[in-house]
Amino acid sequence: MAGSEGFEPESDRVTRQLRDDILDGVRRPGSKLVERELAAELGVSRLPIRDALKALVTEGLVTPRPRTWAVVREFSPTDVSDLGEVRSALETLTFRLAAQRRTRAGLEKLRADLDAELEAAQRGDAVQARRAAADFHETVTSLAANELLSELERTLRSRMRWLLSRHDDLLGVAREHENLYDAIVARDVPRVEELVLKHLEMGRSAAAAHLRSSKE
Amino acid sequence: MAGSEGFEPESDRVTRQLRDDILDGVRRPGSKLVERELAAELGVSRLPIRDALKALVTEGLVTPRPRTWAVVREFSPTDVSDLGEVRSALETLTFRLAAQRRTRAGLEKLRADLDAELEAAQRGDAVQARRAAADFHETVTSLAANELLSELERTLRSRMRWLLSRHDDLLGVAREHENLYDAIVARDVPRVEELVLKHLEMGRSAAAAHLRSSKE
DNA sequence: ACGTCGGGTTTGGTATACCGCTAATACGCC
DNA sequence: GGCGTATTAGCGGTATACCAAACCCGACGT
Repeated sequence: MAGSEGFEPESDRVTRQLRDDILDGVRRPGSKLVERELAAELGVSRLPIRDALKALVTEGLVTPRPRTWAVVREFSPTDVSDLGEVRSALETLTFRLAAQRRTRAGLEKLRADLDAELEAAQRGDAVQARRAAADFHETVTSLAANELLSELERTLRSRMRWLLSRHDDLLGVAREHENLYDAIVARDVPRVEELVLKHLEMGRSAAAAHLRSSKE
Repeated sequence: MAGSEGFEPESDRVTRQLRDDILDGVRRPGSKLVERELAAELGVSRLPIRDALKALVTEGLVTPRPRTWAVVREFSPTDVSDLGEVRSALETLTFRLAAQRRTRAGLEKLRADLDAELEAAQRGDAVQARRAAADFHETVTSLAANELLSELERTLRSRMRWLLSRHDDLLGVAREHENLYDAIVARDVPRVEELVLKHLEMGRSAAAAHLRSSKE
């Protein structure tokens, strides 16, 4: 299936660039995003920039301010807890469906993601570990075989990456993913749901701690 | 500052027009959406059209086909069941939070929506009943006091409208809403969750019946 | 010192043009 | 006459230029 691609609009490239800049902290929360400036910097016209900014607004990474420049979004503790609540609902469903509908091929892909994450976490490679963790979530979502759920996951992915970037205990996350993987393999739905809730609790407390520390 | 409202981009107007056209069946599933044609029809340039099309794609009403014209989305039974699964997760959360966090003012607004829906349903005014039902859902979501949840509700709203337009038993829906309202007032979380699941089951079977009948 | 006003800036929008790809049509071959 | 192919018309993606409305900020006046 991977094929069929091979074409990428300029606006997608710009979107990715901007998204990575924001998530990597190159563009700090609150900083200005001026269309003409960005167009000059990235060597494109204003149109792809406008498209990209619109996309990032729907991803929740950019705050538009009508009639004037947009800014990189600043996340509040409320935003974090809101995200936690939505994840508790959506991921419970995702993992439950994944456990029920997993295929052999999907499971293999999931195992590969998991191994990559464990390996990177043990090596202390935060960038790779987080990328693998994101892949793990994406693969689980595809296992759930619900197109709408996949769409929602895509729009939440940026916020998830943001959350994960404020997470220190990468090995702990990876181990929880391993437990979830085992439960999915065993089709043990009750255990999956229990683990998801535990997983979310961990993410929540880690992010809270991070926000507290960056405040002072 | 007071009047930060009172301004509406052209693209929003176009989006609304197109969305209503699609939902009302003026533009049939599968029909072409050609940017230049739409621009001429609606008397605007291509840019607002592009913006509107993009918005409708994220709302799931339009299927983009890279490099060529977009088409009005055709919903499949799978799409309906996917939506049902997502709603089961999201609305359970929404109504639970609403029951826990409701305010007096919010409750009054909700009662008003409900009364309007009951009245319209009894009168047999399908258009008004569906509008009121949508308002009811929106108000419940605002009661949940979760900004992200509200965002997701907005993107799912079009699909909900689509689903509701395939629903005949408007009085039944209104009565279920009334039960939900009572449970929210009583902060009876277990009952809310039970009612939400029943509510979803009803929507699901109604839509399924509709798809079957339109098939033959 | 503080409030107000105005100019520079930025966005949202329109018009126009061009390129590369898509798809529909017409042609030619069998 | 039917079918596969080549040509062509059409469409989306992007670039450039320009305008109006609204915002930001600093300068000015009180």
